[in-house]
Amino acid sequence: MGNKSVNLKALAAHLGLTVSTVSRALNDYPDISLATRKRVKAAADQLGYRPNQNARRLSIGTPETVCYLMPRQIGPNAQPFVAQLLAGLGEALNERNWDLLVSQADASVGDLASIERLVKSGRIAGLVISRPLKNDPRVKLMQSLGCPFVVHGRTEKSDDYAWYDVDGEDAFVTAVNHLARLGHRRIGFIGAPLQYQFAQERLDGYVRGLSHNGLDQDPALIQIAEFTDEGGTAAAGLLMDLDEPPTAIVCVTDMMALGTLEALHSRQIMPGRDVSVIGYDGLHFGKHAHPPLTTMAQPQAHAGRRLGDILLSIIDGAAPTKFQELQRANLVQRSTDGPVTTSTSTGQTHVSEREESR
Amino acid sequence: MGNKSVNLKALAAHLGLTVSTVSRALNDYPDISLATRKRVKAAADQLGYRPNQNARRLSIGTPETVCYLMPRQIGPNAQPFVAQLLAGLGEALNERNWDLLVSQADASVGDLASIERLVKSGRIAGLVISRPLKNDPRVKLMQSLGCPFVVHGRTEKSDDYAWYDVDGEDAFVTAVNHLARLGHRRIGFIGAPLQYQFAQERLDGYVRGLSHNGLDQDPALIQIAEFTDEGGTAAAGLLMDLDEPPTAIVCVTDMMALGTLEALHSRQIMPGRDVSVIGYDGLHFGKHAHPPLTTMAQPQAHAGRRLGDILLSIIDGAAPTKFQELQRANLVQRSTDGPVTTSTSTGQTHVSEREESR
DNA sequence: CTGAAAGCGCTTACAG
DNA sequence: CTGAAAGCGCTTACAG
Repeated sequence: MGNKSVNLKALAAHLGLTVSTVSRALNDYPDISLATRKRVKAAADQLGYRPNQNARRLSIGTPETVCYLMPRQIGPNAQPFVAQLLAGLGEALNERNWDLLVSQADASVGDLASIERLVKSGRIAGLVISRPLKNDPRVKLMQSLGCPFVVHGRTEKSDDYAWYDVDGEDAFVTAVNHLARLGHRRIGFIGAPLQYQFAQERLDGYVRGLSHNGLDQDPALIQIAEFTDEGGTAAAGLLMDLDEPPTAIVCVTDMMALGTLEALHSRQIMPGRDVSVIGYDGLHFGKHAHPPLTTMAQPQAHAGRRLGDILLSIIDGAAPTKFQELQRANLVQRSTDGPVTTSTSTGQTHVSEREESR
Repeated sequence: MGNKSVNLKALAAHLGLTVSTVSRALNDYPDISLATRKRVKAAADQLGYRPNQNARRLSIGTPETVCYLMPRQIGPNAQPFVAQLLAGLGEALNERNWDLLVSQADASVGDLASIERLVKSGRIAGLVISRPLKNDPRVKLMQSLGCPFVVHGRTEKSDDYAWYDVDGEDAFVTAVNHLARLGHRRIGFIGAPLQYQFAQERLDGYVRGLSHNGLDQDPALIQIAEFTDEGGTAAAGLLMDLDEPPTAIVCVTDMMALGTLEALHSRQIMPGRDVSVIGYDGLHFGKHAHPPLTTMAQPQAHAGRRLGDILLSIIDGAAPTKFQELQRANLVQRSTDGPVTTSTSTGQTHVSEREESR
């Protein structure tokens, strides 16, 4: 049945009414008699009428659509959050029957041009930006375009727009504190390129954590790499090849931490016993690492939902600066953190009790 | 600058032309003089004019939008593919300047009603359905609606629509063959609920693999559970608690396989030495499992791109049945497969050479 | 309580 | 080569 789906005109004709009346009946205008309202709705249901949204939105003057800007892909399966985030966003939007558009910068056009086109073409009422740079031109662009947006994360100067973020600096202070309490004094840092604000924040936290614990900061202990497992492996390799390698390593993401575990294993170093490793993200997969990865877990379950609600509020007219929400990450101790060992035995290792369990 | 973005009328006025002429100039109608075409485009660029897409699409009669139906969320980070898939889809759509909508069934409305509303409201020109059931009502619905769609996966009877899938049956024959060659004769199967077609296919492959290798089929060796790591752990527990436990286990997903590794570890059984485990998916994370997970890897990198291209072709008028593409998964040997061991020593285990490397 | 009309911002035959 | 007009399918003041 290739029904060219019924439109208002057809429905009105069917009812012997005018489109104007039918439209108002469907939209529950009180000036339409209850009787006809019912009759119209029944007929609409029966004929399977659905208002054409393009037409409706053109008429009411809002696209009723919000866009999520995909972070650039870095390696395979590098975006474990995206699905969950979209689910949360969609949940918020579903409540109003709004649509969720997903966009990635068209390679041939560029990030900014893509965004500008998107908003100028009237397709979206708001935008979610993720993984911002320290100084992210997308933020300024959106501001100059006067289009509502919310950032998942923050930029360096984050006082004049809406964002939802996890306190990475605090998290790394916590991680370093934890390691210091375990006796570690040489703690390495594996970071991501510092144009990303999250990378800078976490580095700041690391540095603050060191000084808070009276530990010297050794530039050699700071390694920056791409935030993939391979990046982590490479960085950890450099760290462990130092004359005085660290006894503990904090990593800016769980993926990098997994890569770090690789580097340690290939050197016959047992993570959590010989060298401690703490990641960041709280990826579910970390449970299955070898050994299970200790990590600073961010409360990601509700990020999408919250971002959606914030964005809708701003679209409704709320001041963006009302929405600057900082969550805390918390230490999830699995098995890659442990007390510092005095003997630097990097020889043949045995499986410890601990490692076997969980 | 809160420019109420310029529209055609404004642009036309600015140029001293009529909207009709300006529109045709922008769309490169040959009957407009090259000179004015240039002049119009220059002005459009300068004023930052972008045609309102809602209006344009209403006029040209197509939403120029395609929708990806999110699979229902199963546990945290359970959808590692989604991001990559969306990226591929977006790439295909970007080439035509089409939009990608993401939709999840509105809980309060239901899957089918959500879809029906979506297509009847003229918002989408095509749909991507993923993870279909054996007998998936969404397929029939889309057919009766006469709306182009492509399925990522297949249903039981898959001859009359377009799909892109990986041959799960073949993959499990391969996995069983591999294990049989290693000497295993009691091979367990950890599957997902059989209303999912992928679950049935992989079970079929397992059964075929057994008979192909002259192995008896023991119902006790088949365990069905939710396809999460916890599901895998539970199922593997049941398997290993059998009087005659299997010496090898194939799992319908990598997540279940990771859960299986947990179950083995908690019983002091070393995967790959005492009991072999083969997963399915080829998740990147499997490399970091303990030990690294052997798996049937599906070539997922281009799925999204391919699905997008197929869907666009169908929208362009191609016959859906022209697009029924079956890919092969291939065995990625990491460290959880190994020859069957005679001694069923489930006591204290040592780290084998193998397990330490990679 | 219902209808006739204008408008949202485009595109596209149809004239001239 | 350009303009005037109708139409895409809705919504919403404005009459009556």
